[in-house]
Amino acid sequence: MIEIAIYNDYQLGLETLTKLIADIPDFRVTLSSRNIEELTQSLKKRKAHILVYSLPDDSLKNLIQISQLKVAFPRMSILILSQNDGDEIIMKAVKSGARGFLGKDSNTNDLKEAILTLRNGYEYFGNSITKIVLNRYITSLDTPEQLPANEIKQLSARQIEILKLWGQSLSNQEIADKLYISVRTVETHKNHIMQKLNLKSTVDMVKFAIKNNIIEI
Amino acid sequence: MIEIAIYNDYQLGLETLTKLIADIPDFRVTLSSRNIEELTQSLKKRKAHILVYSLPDDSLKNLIQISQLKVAFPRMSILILSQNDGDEIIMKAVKSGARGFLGKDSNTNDLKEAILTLRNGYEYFGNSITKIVLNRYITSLDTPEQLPANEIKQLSARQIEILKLWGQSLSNQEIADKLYISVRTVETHKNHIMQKLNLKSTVDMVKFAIKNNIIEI
DNA sequence: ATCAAATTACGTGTTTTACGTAAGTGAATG
DNA sequence: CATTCACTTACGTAAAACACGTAATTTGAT
Repeated sequence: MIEIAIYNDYQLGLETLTKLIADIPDFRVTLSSRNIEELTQSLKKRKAHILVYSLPDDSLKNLIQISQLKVAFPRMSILILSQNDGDEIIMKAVKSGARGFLGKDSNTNDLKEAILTLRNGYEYFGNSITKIVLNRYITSLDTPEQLPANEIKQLSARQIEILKLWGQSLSNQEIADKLYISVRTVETHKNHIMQKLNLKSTVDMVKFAIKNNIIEI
Repeated sequence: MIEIAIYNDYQLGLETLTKLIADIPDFRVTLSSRNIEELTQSLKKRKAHILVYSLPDDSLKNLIQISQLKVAFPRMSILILSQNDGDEIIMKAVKSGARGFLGKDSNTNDLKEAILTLRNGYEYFGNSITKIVLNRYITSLDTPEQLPANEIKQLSARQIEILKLWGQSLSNQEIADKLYISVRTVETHKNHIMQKLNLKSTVDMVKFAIKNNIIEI
């Protein structure tokens, strides 16, 4: 049984999508929401395996939300549905951490397949899309940066929380007080973050946090 | 006597502009260059009161250069000449630290007046432009951030140098070794930066450096 | 039920930051 | 020419943060 959360800011779209997915065997819709705040809160209580996220036509700021969801719920895969499937939007979706993308020509069967693919730990970007992603990815490899078999590891919610507070210029002591934990624990969290991400200095940690929309510049 | 440096990447433009300004009484052109690197080096040896900077039509990265010149030579006022005088470009020029702007309709008299105005410590943005700047400025005031009569102070070249190295994740000791100074001095420089800019934490210092193109994210 | 990761926390030694003080240099100004 | 002001250099002392190791408990996933 695959547990699925659905986001769509358009009520009718949300309803039809929910019904569609709920009717597929082995798929269970555990959450459907039109509101990101609500979605986030509910996800904290009940995790989902997959988030199906309908991208409104306009929006770019939604991709920031996706980044944030991605860091908050690292084990959840995000599948984006979008009417607009231009190169730009797909690349941005990939960058913000989506693991799948379904363009305007996708059908129900594609949706089902995408969810299953994500559930098995793979990415899903429709056939025509794959080559775009691949091309750009290969291009990006030309840049001679060392990435020594080093996957981008994900932070835990708590780690992100600490990073966020620290990024707002709070001292370790202030963070500790706010979260009712020891200063030593705050330090430990920060140490873990640095180890996990293989960062050399706190400066790098700030940069990481900015790049990943964890703190505001 | 006002000492003026001129930048224009177009040779013919540089020559005519230089000649024009040099012919104005009390104005002395001490430097004219088509190359930013050369300009920066020469300015280190001989400071100018005013830099007249001709903005190429296309360029946005030039505005980054202006930011950098501004921090490197805080006492020098930068006057921008630009064929393109849309809202966008003006606002960016202001943000990058230019103290004056002359659009496509300006004449020689305006140029002279602008230079004199800057020399007296004021800003010069042609009449039609002033209201744009003002409007946006007022809008920005709506954001309830505390700015307690606190002007944005400029860093010295040395301070920027330290900030830049530190922003590349070097430790104080490494910076000290690189610059052949004591660790204590590096610390002092950083303290001065924090005091001058009224920053609460090193996190803020990183943010400042990023915002001002001193370090790369 | 079991195994991995997350959260909590301490010990110890080094580095950085906070804040004050201070000498020497150079540019600006009256 | 004297004065003033910012800049660069540097030290002293105490507090805070960081590096690195260890470890008990809890939570999650399979």
